[in-house]
Amino acid sequence: MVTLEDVARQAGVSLATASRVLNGSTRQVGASLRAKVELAAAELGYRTNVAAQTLARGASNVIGLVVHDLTDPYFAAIADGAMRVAESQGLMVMIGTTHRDPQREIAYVSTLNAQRVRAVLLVGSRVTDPEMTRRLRTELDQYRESGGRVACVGQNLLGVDTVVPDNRLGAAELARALAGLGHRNFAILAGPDWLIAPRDRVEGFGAALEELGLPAPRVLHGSFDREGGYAAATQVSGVTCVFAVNDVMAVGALASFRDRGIRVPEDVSVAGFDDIFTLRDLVPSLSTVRLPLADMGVRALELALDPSGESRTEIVTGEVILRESTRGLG
Amino acid sequence: MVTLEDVARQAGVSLATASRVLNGSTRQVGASLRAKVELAAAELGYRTNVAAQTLARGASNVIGLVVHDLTDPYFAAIADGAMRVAESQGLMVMIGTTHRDPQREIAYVSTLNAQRVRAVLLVGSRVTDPEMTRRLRTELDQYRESGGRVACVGQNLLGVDTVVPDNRLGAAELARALAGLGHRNFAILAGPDWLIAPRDRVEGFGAALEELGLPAPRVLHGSFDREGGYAAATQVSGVTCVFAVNDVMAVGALASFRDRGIRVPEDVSVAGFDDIFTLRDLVPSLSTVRLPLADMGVRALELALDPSGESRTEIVTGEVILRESTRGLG
DNA sequence: CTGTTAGCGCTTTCAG
DNA sequence: CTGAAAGCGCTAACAG
Repeated sequence: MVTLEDVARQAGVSLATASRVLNGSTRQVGASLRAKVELAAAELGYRTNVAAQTLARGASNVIGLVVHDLTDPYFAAIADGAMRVAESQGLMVMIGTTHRDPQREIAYVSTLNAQRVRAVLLVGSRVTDPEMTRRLRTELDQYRESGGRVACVGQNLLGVDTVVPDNRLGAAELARALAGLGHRNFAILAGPDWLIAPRDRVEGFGAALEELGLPAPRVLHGSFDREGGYAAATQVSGVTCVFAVNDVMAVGALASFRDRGIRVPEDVSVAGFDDIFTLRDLVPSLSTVRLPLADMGVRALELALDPSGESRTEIVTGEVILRESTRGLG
Repeated sequence: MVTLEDVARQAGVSLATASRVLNGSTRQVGASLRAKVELAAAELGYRTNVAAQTLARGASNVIGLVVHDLTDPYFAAIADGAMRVAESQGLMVMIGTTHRDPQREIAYVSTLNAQRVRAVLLVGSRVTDPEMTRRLRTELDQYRESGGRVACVGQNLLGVDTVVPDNRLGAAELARALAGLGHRNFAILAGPDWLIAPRDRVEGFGAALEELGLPAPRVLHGSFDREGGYAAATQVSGVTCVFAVNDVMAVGALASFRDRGIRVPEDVSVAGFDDIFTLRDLVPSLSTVRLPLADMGVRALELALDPSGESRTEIVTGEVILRESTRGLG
C-alpha cells in the first residue's frame, strides 16, 4: 500500500507539500515541486486513503441514501436523481434498502452516522406509528447534532428538510377528473394503513368524492406493491372505476381484471399514481398522477446539502394524466 | 462529537476496554465493566467513528457496486441481489452509476480503491474497445494488489471472478424455439456493437439460424434501451419475427408496432431477453430468455467475498420462455 | 481480564 | 512557498 509519505519521499518533498498538491488544498505549491509530486504519485500508483483523510478532516465525501426498495421503479427514479447531483458534486453515495421495515431505517441512520456521511436522504413514506417516528427522530437528531445534514422525501414528520408530494391534492384532483368522466361508484385499492402516503391518497380521493356529493368509495387494502394490487382487485365488483394508490398496484389490478375476464376500460376504468416511466408502454396505457420523481431526488439532496435552512418543506404537486385505462361514461 | 475516549472516561475504564466491548473484539471483558461501558456509551450517545476504525484496522466494511443505470430494472434487480448479501454480512454498499460510460467505470474503481472498500462489483456488459478494457484492468489490478477483491457480472475479460450469462446460448435457444414455431424470416433489434452482451446475443441468434439453414436475419441497430428498440423497430418489414436483444428494447418495439398499426403477435412476433420482472404484466406478455438476475447479483458478491479463488467463471444459462408476443406459424 | 502505548495515513496549524 | 509536528479516533500488540 503506497502512502502519501512514500510519495513525498520519492518526490523529495515534505509530507505537507505532497498533501497540498495531491488533495484539494487552498494553499499553493510551486510548479516544480508540484510536478515532482504528481510524477511520484503516478509512478507509485498512489491512491488517497479516504478513511485517513476523513478522519483528519473530520468530514467525509459520502452521502447516505435510504430507500424502501430499489427494485421498485419509484425509488430507483428518485435515487437516480439524487445520485446525479451527488456525482456532480464529487460525492459518493452509500445506499441502504429497508424493505419497508421502519426499524431498518433507524438502523441505517445509525450506521450512516457512524460512517460520518455528509448527509443522509430518507426516501419513502413515513409510517403512522408514532413510536417508530420518535425513535427515528431521536437517531436523526443525534446525527444532526454532530453536524450531519438530513433531508427526506415523504412527509415532514422528522423535523428535517423535506420534499413532500402532495398526495391528498393529487388524489383529489384525480378523483375530480374521474368524476368529470362520469364515474360515480369507485373502489380504492389502498395500501397498508400504516404507511402515510397511501393513506393520504385514499383520504384525498375520498374527500374529493364527498365534496362532489358522490358515494363513498369502497376501500380495499393490500400490500403496497403489484401483488397487493392484484389481490385487492379480485374483490372489486359493482364499480365503474378503480383507483389504485400507486402504479405498481394498478398494474396488479390490470392483471387481476384480465385474469377474471374483466375488460379495462370497457368494463371498469383503472387509474394509478406516480407515473412510473417503465410502465409507460402498458396496454391499456395507465391513467395516473405524475410525480417528478427524479427531480424530487435532486431537490431533496440539494436541500440536504444547502446549509442555509432548517426543516424546510418543498411541496411537489402531481399532474393528473388521463390515458386509455379510464374512459368516459356517457 | 463523543469519542471512545469519552465513553472510557465516563465508564472509568481504559480506552482498550471500551473498544473491546463496543466493537467486535475477540477478547473478553468482565461483565461488570462491560455493563458500565455499555451504559456510558448509551448515555453519551456514542457512535463509532468508522473512518477511524477503518484506518486503524486497515479494512473497511463497505463494498462498491458499479452499475450502468439504476433505473434500468435489469441493474436494479442485480443490485438488489448483491445488496441482500451485503446486508446479511453487515456490509454497507457504495454505489456508482456509469450511464454506460466506460471511463466513468474506471473512475469509480479508482474512487472505490481510495475508499479502500472490501470488494468491488462491476455489473454490466464489457465493451469491445480493448484500450478501455486495458485501462480498467490496470486500475483493477492495482486495487487488487492492495488486497481488494473484485467480481464482475458480464464477461470474463478482466481477469476477475465473473458471473457470465450465456448470452450466445440463450439467444441461440431462443432462435431455435422461434424457428420451431415456424418462423423463417427474422429481424434483430440489436444494441450498439461496442457492447459485448448485445453483440453476443446477435451472434448467438444468427449462428443458430444458420445452423438451421435459415436465412440470415436482418440486423437493425439502436441504443440498448426502450428508445433504441422503438427506433430500430420502425425499420422492420418483411419478417414474421423480431428478436430484441433485451426486454426494454422489446417494449420499445411493441410500442413502435402499435403506433404503426402492426399487431403483435398476429402480424409479427416479438421476443426479448432478460425477463424483467416489472414487465411481466405487459400485454401481450413478452416471450424472452429468463436470467436469474437477483441471483446473479448474489453469486457475484459471494464470489468477490470468497477469498478461495481467482478469476473463476460462473456461467448462468437463460431459460427460453414463450409467451403471448410470439405465435406459431403452422 | 485490563491497561499502556504505539501507530494507521492524512491534514493543518505554526514556524521559517 | 515549504517543512515540522501535533493530532483526528480507534485498534492491537504487549505487559501486567
